[in-house]
Amino acid sequence: MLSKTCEYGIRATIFIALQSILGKRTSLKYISKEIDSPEAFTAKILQKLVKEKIIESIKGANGGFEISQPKLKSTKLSEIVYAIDGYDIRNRCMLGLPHCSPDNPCSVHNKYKPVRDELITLFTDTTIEEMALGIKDKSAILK
Amino acid sequence: MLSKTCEYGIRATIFIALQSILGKRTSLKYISKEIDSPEAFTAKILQKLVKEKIIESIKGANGGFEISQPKLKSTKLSEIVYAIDGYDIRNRCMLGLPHCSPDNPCSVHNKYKPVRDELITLFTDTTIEEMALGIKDKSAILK
DNA sequence: CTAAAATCGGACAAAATAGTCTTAATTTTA
DNA sequence: TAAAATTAAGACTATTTTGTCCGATTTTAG
Ligand code: FES
Ligand code: FES
Repeated sequence: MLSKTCEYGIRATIFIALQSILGKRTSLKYISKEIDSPEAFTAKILQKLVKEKIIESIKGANGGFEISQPKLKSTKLSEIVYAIDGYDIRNRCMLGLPHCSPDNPCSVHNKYKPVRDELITLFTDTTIEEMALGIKDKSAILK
Repeated sequence: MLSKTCEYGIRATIFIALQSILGKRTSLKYISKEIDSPEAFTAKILQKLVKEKIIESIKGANGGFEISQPKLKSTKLSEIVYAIDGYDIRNRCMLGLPHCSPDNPCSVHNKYKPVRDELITLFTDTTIEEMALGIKDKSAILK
C-alpha cells in the first residue's frame, strides 16, 4: 500500500506536529525514538519533507524540526503521501495494467475504483493537525 | 498494494480460466504473451499456483494449464492474493505499526479500517469465473 | 573562539523483490 | 524408440527498497 519510507514519514510528521502543538521543537534522535524508526533512514526522509516544505528544519544546537501553526491545519495527509510515494497510487491498476481507465478496464476495475477513490478521499480529507490531536488526547498511538 | 508477482498471478489465472471456459488448455508461452508478462518469471508463479491447487498443470506435449469447471466458480480472488502475498494485507496497519487493532489504533485506523474491509470484501466476493467472463464478453482487458 | 549539538549530503551496504538460465522430468507424436 | 513439446526445479542475476556511515555545515553556549 504505502512504502515503509512513507509510513515513517507520516509518523514522523505526526510527531513533529504534536510537539509543535505543544510549542516545542524536536530533534531527529527524539523523533526516531518516539516513532520507533531507524535514525539514519528517518533523517533522509525528513530531509525530503523539508525540501517539499511539509516540515521546517533549524540547524545547529537547539535546532530540530517543527511545523508552523497554519501548516498544521492546511497540510493534508495526501501531500505527504504524494511527496514520498508519488501520484501513482491515484490511478494505478490493481492488476498492474499500464493504464487504468474506465475505457479499457481490467477485470476488477469497476469494483476497485470506488475503493481506491475512498482511499484518496481519506488522504485528501485528513489534516496533519487532526492526526496529531489523536496522539495528544491519547486516542491513538505512534509505535 | 499487490506485489507484481501477485498481479501476474491473477492475470494468468484469469487467462487460464477464460481458456478453460472455452474448453481449451493453454501453455506458459501463450499465457505470458496474452497477459504481457516475463515468461520465466510467470513460470515460477504458475508453479506456486499449482502447488496451492488454484490451477492444474499437465506436463508434456499438449500439456499446459487449466482450471476445472467447479473451481472456476468456487475459487475466489482472495485465494490467489493470500496464496501469493500472504494474509498480511488483511490486518496491516496503514502507518506500519506492528499490530493493527481497534484497542491500540494509529492516527488513521478509524478512517482506514472501513476502506480496508471493503477491499477484503472485494477479494472474497469476486470469483475467477466472474473475472474471466469479463474478458470473454470483451468488457475487460488483460494487457 | 572553540566545542558541542544539531541538520545536510553523498557514498556505501544489506535485504527484499523481480526476473533469468539451465537442466531435468514427463508426455505425445512421428 | 527417438524427437519434440511441454512443465518442474534450483541456482543464479538484476533491480528496487531499505537502511548505514561519515564528513561537512550551521548554530548555540560557554
Ligand atoms: S484498469 Fe485495473 S484497476 Fe482500473
Ligand atoms: S492501527 Fe493503523 S490501521 Fe489499524
